[in-house]
Amino acid sequence: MEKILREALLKAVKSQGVEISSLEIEVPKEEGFGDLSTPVAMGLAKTLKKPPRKIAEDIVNSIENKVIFEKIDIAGSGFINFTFSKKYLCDELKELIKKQDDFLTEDIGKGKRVQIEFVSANPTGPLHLGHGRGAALGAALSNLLIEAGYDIEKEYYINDAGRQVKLLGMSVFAKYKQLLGKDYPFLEDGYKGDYIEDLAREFMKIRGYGDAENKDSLLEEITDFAYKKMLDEIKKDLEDFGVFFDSWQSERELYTLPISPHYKEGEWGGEIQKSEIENSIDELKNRGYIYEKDGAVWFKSTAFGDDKDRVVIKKEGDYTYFAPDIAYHRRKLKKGYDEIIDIWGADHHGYVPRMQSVFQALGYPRGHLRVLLVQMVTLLREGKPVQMSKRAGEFITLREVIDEIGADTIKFLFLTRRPDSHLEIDIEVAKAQSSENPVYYVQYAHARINSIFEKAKESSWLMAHGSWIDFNGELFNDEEMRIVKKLLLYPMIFKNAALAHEPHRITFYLQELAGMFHPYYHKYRVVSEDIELTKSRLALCAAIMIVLKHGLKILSVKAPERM
RNA sequence: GCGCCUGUAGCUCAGUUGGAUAGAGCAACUGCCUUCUAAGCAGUAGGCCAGGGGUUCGAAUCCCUUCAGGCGCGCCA
Repeated sequence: MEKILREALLKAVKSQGVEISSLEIEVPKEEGFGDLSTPVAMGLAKTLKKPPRKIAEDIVNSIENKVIFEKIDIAGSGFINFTFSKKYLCDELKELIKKQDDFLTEDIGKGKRVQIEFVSANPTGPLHLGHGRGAALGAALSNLLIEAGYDIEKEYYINDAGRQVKLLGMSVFAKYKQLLGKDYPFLEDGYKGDYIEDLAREFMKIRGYGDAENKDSLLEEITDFAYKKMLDEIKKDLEDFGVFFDSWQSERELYTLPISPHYKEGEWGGEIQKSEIENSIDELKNRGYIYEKDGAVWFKSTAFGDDKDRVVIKKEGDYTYFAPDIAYHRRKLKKGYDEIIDIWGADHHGYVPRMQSVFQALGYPRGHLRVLLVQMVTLLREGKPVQMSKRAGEFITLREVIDEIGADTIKFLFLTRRPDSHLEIDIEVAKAQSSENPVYYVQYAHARINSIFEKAKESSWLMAHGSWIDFNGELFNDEEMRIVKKLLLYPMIFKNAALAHEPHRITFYLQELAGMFHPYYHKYRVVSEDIELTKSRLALCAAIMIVLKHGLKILSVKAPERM
């Protein structure tokens, strides 16, 4: 609906002798203003030096394919308002039902390869609700872009090499000793949650109670055990949350493996002798962005607008956290993606300029890396904020919330917000409202339609009267036509959501669509004695179902057949 | 002190990238189950879009500024 208008308008505007880079088409707030409208004439008033009304008239006159419109109005201020003909709309509805997903989506990705990295929480404790927000967004954005024709890879970066993992190991080690009755010192800045003790006990089961071996090898063993165990739990949590990854990239590999098994021989030239971190720093050095100062090695990120240059190798010779991260992102670049998307918690926003700088230093345009920041989730319990600290062991885990409220509800809740909005969730309220949560409203619409079709089958209506695809659209009343128009708007919503990388637009649309269906359902009966009428109403319901299903699939929320 | 994000109904949040008279869900109040599912429907009420300036045909949206909240400014990760 929007697409055909856009094409017609672009042609008409061009015939006026002007080139425009973008054409705004919007859904008017007032129904009286038609189905779609454009303010394009007002924007052209200056360049054409003619009054908007006159331009609008000229544009309207040069529109070729007028049969699809019932009328085209020019509003006083210069808006051009289009109202589509019933016949055209019903033909389109037929197409929607026939082509389904092909009708709803548009190939804007053209097979472009995009990698999306998200969650990437340290494997030093369970996922908390904040990670859930990143997970929900990453999954939905991936689905959205896949549907839009992009070739997507979802990756989780495992920080299994840094200080935090060591700290986890030491925390569990200390607990282990204490459980054995040793007077072992309490780790001041170590991890403190109950899960530390759980890990220690589990380790004890496997490893036994002896502690004769030397401390270093035991610590190493316990560290390995602990972070792998945590990683398994994280994977399980994500699975139960309904979020899946294509690839899990280990940070350790960047230190140890001279070359990743993912690449073909020869691709990395002479780099085989060194780790990827060394190679990355070498490359930056060759490009002139690495220097030494005060005994440390620096990356010249100020060359690309960062506040200050950043250390990559400390005076003592250790890498900073930044170094493997450079290597990691360089590896992404080597894989040849057309675009790289990172989803980070907003508390890392200060990190964005230096990562962008790396891309530029390596010769890529700034836009090649797109960092989406997900704002923090503030948790309230009985109106009071709950402090979230992984170290102190105080946090609401994703697991708890999945169990208490349900994965679909939480995902939907996250996806009804813009990622950059600060979000407050009161646990008590979320639980209490669970039965009146908007997610059920949308899912219920789907389930209801399903039961209509079951009813039709049950009363052998479908057997007796065959397919409803050749419905008579003339039988649609005004309310039904409003729904038809809403359905035909979905491709536009979808396209804009994909272009803006904003899945929440889908969520809002779905609520609006469900908000049209429920009243309709209440007011009219679909399956009746009137065969022709039943056919057209079944067709409408089928189309609603197709769209609801598609939208929910993008949000990775279930579309239940029964509730 | 500097930088980023946010400020819209009592609460939680949308607002189609600058468009027409400002939107939804909760919460509150009034009604509706013998029918394809009441996780639903019908109705009522709620606003100085934080404040002030500017840009233009037109601003919740863009720029400047003030205020309020959050986050970040390590040779930590």
